[in-house]
Amino acid sequence: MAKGLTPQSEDFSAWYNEIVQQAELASHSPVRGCMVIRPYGYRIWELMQSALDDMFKATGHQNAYFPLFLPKSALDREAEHVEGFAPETAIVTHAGRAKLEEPLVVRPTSEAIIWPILSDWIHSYRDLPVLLNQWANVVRWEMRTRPFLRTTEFLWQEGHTAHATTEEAEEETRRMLGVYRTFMEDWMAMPVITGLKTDSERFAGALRTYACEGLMKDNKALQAGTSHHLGQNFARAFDVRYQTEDGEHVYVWSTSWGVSTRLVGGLIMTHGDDDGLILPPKLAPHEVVIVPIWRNDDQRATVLEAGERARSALNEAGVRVHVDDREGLNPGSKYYDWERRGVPLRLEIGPRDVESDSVMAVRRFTPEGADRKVSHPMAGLGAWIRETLDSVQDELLEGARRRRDDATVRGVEDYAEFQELMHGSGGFAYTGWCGESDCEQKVKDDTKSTIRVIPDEEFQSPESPPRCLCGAPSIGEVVRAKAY
RNA sequence: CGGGGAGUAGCUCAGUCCGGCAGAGCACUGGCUUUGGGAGCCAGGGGCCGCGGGUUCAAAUCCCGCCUCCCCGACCA
Repeated sequence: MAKGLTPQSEDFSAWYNEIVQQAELASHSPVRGCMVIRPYGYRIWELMQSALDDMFKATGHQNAYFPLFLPKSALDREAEHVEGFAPETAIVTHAGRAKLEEPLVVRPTSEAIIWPILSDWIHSYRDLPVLLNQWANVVRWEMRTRPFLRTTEFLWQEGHTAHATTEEAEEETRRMLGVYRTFMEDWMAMPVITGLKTDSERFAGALRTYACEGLMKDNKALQAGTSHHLGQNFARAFDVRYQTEDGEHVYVWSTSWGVSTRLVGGLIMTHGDDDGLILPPKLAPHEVVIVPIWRNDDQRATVLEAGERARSALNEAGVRVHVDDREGLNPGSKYYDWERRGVPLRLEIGPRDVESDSVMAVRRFTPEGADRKVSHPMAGLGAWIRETLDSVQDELLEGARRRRDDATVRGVEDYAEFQELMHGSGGFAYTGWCGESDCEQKVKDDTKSTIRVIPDEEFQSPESPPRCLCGAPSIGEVVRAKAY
């Protein structure tokens, strides 16, 4: 068991890599850019999946599964789509020793397999809307990879929907963006800015792309989820038409939206500190770990018995709890161990606690002014712990929001000031924009920062700068940052 | 895909320059003693030295090719 982590302030990337390894979230595989998601990391993903899946069901979606392989000709159907994805696709050319008649593309996303099939399912306005989701793996052969944040193969969900009108499709696109935002805030305790992507950052084949952008602890932005209004682009490419009440044949309007295992990386970099991972209770494999403390066999028996009572009280209160009764490790080692793994709350139960029929509760994350360590009677433990975990969940979001806001500068107009900001502390900078992609590109070349989003109304500043960084009149406010 | 660094036990690394028995700390197994913030002693187990080829009596060490990881750029969720 290794001891210290590299401090975030010294080398954030090293800190990130070490935490992934030491908290046993993932490890490398023999194939470039691919990772093994270890049980502890996978459990976090499962908790994410379960919350999201419930939300998708609650908004009327059904799960389905479409194949891993796309005929290459299908990917080629939508011009912009193929242009965007061709450079990063893996292609299967052989089956055993025999060369395939037509190469197969391993899906980088599933539009090209879903739409040909939906064109058979959709005939009438009565068939609409179609609201589908699938949980799947996809492959994108990226140049540079990092565990969770960008891997060659990753796990995600992709929603695919078909609608009769552009208004309905737009509404769906926005609805799912809102679902993502709710999930990120209420489950991950990760505040995000939502908004529209510029054309240069738009999904290949989409009319419009919306995104949720979080700000990590190193002040770089993370695109955490995207929702696309695909217009009729895929309907045209794959001839997906329905008959209206008037008997006309018209193309459907479609959407797609997705989040991936990248979220786990976002979770790590939103809350983690120099002692390790910090998990919000709602996504923690163990919300509570009980560490029994004893000096002799008599104490061992009574302490473990008390631990068992605490465990079953918490179970009944719906808390995910684990008793660390490993022999031969002293309590201090166990504390460090679970702190590194981000467990929100630790209960220490020793002879003194048994004596007073109480437990010692220690928080992993303590906001200013709160007590890190508190003794609580065994009576009423379940309800108190549930309450404490709920407030930890809220405090994490609050803390992350304050950090994000502290790293946000609004009303930046002066280009020199902006460059200084991006080369220095980083963070979100709200500026004007002239709307020109040449200007967007120049700022990117100069500063490595990009326009993250054209923010939704509630994230906009009271007053938007009248001028773009280039000096030209601004057509609206944008949020810029360096990004993952 | 370019530039730089690295790959030796599960982890962190020494050994490589100058070829000659495969090493340390932590982790792991067994025993005893410990246990309220990273325990101690004793005894053990664990290696295709990234992979393949070459040079040599002899290769972790020298040469060639490839793979993987990390950092920096161009591409992206």
